[in-house]
Amino acid sequence: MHRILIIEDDPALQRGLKDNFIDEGYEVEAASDGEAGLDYALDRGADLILLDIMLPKINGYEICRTIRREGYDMPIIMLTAKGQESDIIRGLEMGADDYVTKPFGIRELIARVKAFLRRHKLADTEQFEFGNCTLDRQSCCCFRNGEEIKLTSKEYGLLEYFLINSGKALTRASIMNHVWGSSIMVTQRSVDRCVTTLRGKIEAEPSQPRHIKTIRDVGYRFEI
Amino acid sequence: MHRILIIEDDPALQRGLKDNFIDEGYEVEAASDGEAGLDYALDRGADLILLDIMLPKINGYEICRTIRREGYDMPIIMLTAKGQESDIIRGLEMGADDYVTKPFGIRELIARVKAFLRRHKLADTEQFEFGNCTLDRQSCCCFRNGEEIKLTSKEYGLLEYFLINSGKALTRASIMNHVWGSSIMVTQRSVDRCVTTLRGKIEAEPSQPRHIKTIRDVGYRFEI
DNA sequence: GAGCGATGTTACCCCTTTGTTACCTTTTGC
DNA sequence: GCAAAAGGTAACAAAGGGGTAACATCGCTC
Repeated sequence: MHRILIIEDDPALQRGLKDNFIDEGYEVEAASDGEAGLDYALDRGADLILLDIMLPKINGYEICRTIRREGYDMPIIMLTAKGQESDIIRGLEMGADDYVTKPFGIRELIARVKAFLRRHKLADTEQFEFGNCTLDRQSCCCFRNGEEIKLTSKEYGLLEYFLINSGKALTRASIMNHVWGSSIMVTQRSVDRCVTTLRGKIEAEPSQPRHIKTIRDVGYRFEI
Repeated sequence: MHRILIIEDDPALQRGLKDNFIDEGYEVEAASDGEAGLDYALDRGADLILLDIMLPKINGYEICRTIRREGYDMPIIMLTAKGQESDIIRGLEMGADDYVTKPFGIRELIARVKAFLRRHKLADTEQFEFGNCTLDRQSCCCFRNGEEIKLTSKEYGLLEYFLINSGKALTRASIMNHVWGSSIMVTQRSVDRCVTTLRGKIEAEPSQPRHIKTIRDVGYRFEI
């Protein structure tokens, strides 16, 4: 049973969200201002947070940043009033995972929440297998035909992100955000470079990669 | 072409809504009581539903709940008589996506409908099918009879735009704006050229295209 | 503080993509 | 039936995306 925390000050909206997610079988907690919401999150955690930006006492950005700074990594979906680019970017910078602009469809929101929880669960998987390789997340080791391949920490993070999102087209920006962290700015070419070295270690023929495919003008896609 | 179902018992209002949405280019069906409306929705579906709450035979809440229980996820916008908090909450609880309180501006309602349809389509459609081809938007891949067709990024963008707007006549100008971006200036012949190469990849007989039809003096139309 | 490994940046090169031009075919208007 | 315009498409040219080697920098260990 997943626990969802809703931080939203509009009573009608809060109520509607709460009821809908309870109907979907989730355990739901709700807070009506930033302070209460942040306290709850830091105190008892949650599996996912729905976070309004405009909130009394502490705004959504601040909450998001604080939660991340304290080391929590649950998915955070921001509820923004308008599709204002700058709001969205700022939210993502602060560590939010997704945003939904009001008015939004409750079905759409539920679908996104499900997707995040599914993926986050996948993020708990202990071992991934692909080709003749294994990634063991307990020991942070990668094996190929039973022999260990030495990966640097960035290579490991990149491979892990690829495996969690295998089959999906991933932009360099999203790779950067998830592997390098949204606060750190690196060139997109750094991603390329890291991909090259990773290919050199896990691909049989790095020049004709079987797993890490390039999608021109987009980024990369990992195929198991 | 989107199909909108209007369930509203006030004849004048129903008529007004119907005319307005037809003018906007939608296909519109209307029902005057809850039973007829629900039957229609479950029987033939719709892309979006405008739903009055106070209705003869079956009320709006009940309709909404039944539609969701049957697994339909089209956007439902409730038309509530007053901005009564409790009505709104109840509507959202039952799975409505948005509500508009009477009296409302028709422009505002049309805008919301458009926003919902756009987002619903974009957010929900992960896969498009046409002929014996599939476009998978998660992986940015196109398949034909299960085999991958390699599309360049422009071809992919063009095909995606065609699919989102299938059945509509699209001018070269609008194709350019959406696929190339409004900032970049290219010759209209570039669109033609891209269409040709795309036809070569997805059409069985590129010289007698089944999907990408030319409309002389206008542009192109995609037929699924 | 020297040495070393990891990682970011830059630069260079290759190759695909893509815009343009030109020529040909088809359609349209007279 | 002919001229003019629209669209198909082959050919060429130019741009630029991405692989990757080389270099710079940072942080750690001894």
